[in-house]
Amino acid sequence: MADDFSICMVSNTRKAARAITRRYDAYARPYGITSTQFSLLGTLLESGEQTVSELAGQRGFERTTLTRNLDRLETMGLVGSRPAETGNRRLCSVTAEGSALLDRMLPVWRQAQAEIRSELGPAAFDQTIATLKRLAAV
Amino acid sequence: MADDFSICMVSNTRKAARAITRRYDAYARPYGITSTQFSLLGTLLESGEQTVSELAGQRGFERTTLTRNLDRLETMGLVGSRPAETGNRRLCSVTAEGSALLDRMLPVWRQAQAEIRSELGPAAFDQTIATLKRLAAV
DNA sequence: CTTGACACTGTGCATATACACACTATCTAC
DNA sequence: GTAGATAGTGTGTATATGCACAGTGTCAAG
Repeated sequence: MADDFSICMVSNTRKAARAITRRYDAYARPYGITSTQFSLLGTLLESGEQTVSELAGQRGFERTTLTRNLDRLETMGLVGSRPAETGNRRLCSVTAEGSALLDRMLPVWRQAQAEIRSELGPAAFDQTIATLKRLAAV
Repeated sequence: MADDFSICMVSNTRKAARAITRRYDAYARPYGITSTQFSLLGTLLESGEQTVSELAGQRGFERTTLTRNLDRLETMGLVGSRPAETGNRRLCSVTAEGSALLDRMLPVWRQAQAEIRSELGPAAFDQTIATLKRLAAV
């Protein structure tokens, strides 16, 4: 056991995710949703109506994870879905209520982003986003 | 909604964590544990006997999350715990069985690390680890 | 010595995640 | 047209995560 777990990629990645998630969740909590739900809503609004599989591929979710995340958002009335005219596809989109919630939450999202940008420094912030995208793609 | 969620820090961090976790979990699965459990075992072995709170602080876990993670490892026989002589503390340590499992798993951990190092490039790998540590510390 | 402050711990509940498996719809080859 | 291939979907089960809340042990102030 002469190895150095301080450079373990999975351990460091998950630790960072826990820290960032706790922070964004605290911002989102007053609005009754989690940061995962918020970013999922935002993605879905930008992309427009999409199937579960399309969204899963785009966001790097396991498909069945997304099924249940979307179920919750649908129960909350923030997302709607309908069967496609053809095939066995479920088309999901943000409801008016979901869109309105996103609008209300934008200021705190911008503030959370700005705080971390300020703490890391603007260049390091952009560099970090790029690094995370590379990690998600390996 | 003119904002760009592609630079959302929490969304990118979690996406990266999902991708890396899936990969390390696949490596660890034949050994009957998850990558989270593996890195927790490794950390605990390196640090020696520790209380739940100490370990939580060191690894950036919410304390109650760690309580249950340690419970599972204890049920598996990989971790042991005992009450401290004084106070209401639970002292945890890796069992012989846990240490032996770590030894058996080290080659695949090194391979997983080496693969990502190769895909990112050695310099980018080190840079990424440093970036993740900064993220966990903000 | 008891009361209150403090530190450490665990539980109830909810969301997040993913693998294994099963179901449904379409289309193509025969 | 029927069988198999293919693509899309959902469910069972398990781990991971964290907040709100409650319990336990120690010690100092009175």
